[in-house]
Amino acid sequence: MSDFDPQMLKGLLTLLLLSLLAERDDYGYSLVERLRAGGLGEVAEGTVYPALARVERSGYVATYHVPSDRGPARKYYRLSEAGRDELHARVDAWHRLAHVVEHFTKGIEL
Amino acid sequence: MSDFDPQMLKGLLTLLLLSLLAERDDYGYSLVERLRAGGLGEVAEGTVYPALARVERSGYVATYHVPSDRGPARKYYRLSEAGRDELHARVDAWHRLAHVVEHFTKGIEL
DNA sequence: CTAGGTACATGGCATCACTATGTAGTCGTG
DNA sequence: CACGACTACATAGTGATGCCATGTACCTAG
Repeated sequence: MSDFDPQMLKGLLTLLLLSLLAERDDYGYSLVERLRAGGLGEVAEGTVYPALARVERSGYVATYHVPSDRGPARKYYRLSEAGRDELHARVDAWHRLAHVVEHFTKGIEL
Repeated sequence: MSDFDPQMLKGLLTLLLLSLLAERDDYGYSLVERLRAGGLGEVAEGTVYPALARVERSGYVATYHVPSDRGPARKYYRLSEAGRDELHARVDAWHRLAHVVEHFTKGIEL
């Protein structure tokens, strides 16, 4: 249903992943499903896995493996202190950006 | 002051430019100043001019030149019908996206 | 004549989402 | 047992777009 301009999503995916991980530890495949259920269109796995690799390289998450009885082992991600800081910074940046966009777009629908 | 993650801006610049042009016809250099005054950080001219070239190629604007007594001739942009439609579509997409992000970020404890 | 503001434009770079593809474990059904 | 479907992770190549640096040119002030 709701399918967005891919360019509008840039940078936001990291914010959304960190938000989901702030709620609870989770693994990639499950995060994809949560993103889709949350109203983000057809998020591809090929988008999410590299994004998770980036946040891991940045030190925003730690990882651990848990075997599954429904398939291969799951790679869980846990938000680190640095990740929590980054999340708050990005939420703040998002709100500031949203206000700016609101400022520019208010009053156009006359 | 407010400097944003360049990635978060992706795709939004077109929306902001169309919004400004919905208010009134304007030229590139002036649009850069209006964006800066509106709270968007240090937007580079090298970002805005290619963006304007894109919206022109897409048929969202028509252009005309007006001589200036303070410098070279100004290239004015006027929103077309297609541009107005595109603007409304992008504003709508933005609101839907903002709603989704809000959904994912609400409930983040401090 | 030089400096600085005005005004437009381009080229190379980096980031990041998308598509397509590959690997592999588990389960239900024929 | 073979097969397809679902689960689960990962990478390579491509494209869109914002950023920086740079170039051109006009005008006014000192």
